[in-house]
Amino acid sequence: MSRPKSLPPAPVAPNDMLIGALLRVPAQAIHRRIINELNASGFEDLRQPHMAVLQFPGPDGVRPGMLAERAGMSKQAMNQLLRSLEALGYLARSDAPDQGRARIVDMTKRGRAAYAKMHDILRDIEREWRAELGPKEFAQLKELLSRVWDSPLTR
Amino acid sequence: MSRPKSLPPAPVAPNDMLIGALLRVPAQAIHRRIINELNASGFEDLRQPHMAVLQFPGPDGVRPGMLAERAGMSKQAMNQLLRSLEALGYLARSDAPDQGRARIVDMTKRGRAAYAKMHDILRDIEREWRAELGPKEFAQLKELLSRVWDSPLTR
DNA sequence: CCTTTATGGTAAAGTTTATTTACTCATGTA
DNA sequence: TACATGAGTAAATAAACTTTACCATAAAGG
Repeated sequence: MSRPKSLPPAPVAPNDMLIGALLRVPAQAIHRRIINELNASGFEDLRQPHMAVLQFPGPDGVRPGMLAERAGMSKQAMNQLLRSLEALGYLARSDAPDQGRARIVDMTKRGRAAYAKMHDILRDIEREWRAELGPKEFAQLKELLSRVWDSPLTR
Repeated sequence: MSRPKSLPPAPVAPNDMLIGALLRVPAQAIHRRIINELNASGFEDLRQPHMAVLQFPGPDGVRPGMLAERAGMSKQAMNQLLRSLEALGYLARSDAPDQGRARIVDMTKRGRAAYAKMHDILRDIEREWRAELGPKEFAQLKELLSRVWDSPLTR
């Protein structure tokens, strides 16, 4: 049995729902959709764990250790992801000659194509949300989430 | 090296941020915090995968297959989680004599205590967000997210 | 009544993913 | 020089998930 493409609705009244579930469920739905549509668009070999690397703001020009920190995983785990993505042709690791033993991640053409596709999918999703909520309300939602982002709440 | 307790801020201007990242980052921050505080409150043995079971609206009275579907994983994977949580004393699986071979998950006292603790943590988080955004704006945020939840967007 | 089909559940093996442990290389500094 | 530090990597181990396969109950069809 493989993973489903979508999740069943939770049988609850949304009144008593807390911010955790309210954020988690839509975020997961978006995450799934991105993977599914990437896989259906010529990027069949990308799996969930790879998303920790491709995620906004993307790995281009960033050092492995920083990527690990961003993703909340060990440098070793990130390194395995990077090796995998390198083998699949999405990126390359080159020496960053300026600083010690540091290396740097460069996306390949294919990597940038996948990243652009992700962007397109997210644009589609935003269009749908805007149509559902109304343009003003959707802008408000993004504004409020941006304020959360800027605040120390998310650290 | 073990997982960090918090993530570094992404070096970006939030203007060009898409809804994916705007939802993902706060949701992950909440998720991490819940695990960390649970671990620090006498529930040391709960790990990330277990959260797929404990997540709102909780497993009490639900059948394993339904939990698997909700979590977006195979019945077998869910069953391993349930076995683990059963061994740790958070729940029990009993026969549901009404329907076929169906079983049902019952939370133990300890399980309900963990679930209640999760709820408390989320209440704390909501309080902090309300203080940061303002009560009216926070209510607006939840209202907008509830509308997304109710819509077909998240399925 | 017997066979088939569908549903719900479980177990073991195998694969993937992540952590633990241990090491290299470059740089700074006492 | 000797020592410490930070960044990176690799191999071994452990954890988590999927694949494959199976059992048990109920419903339907002959």
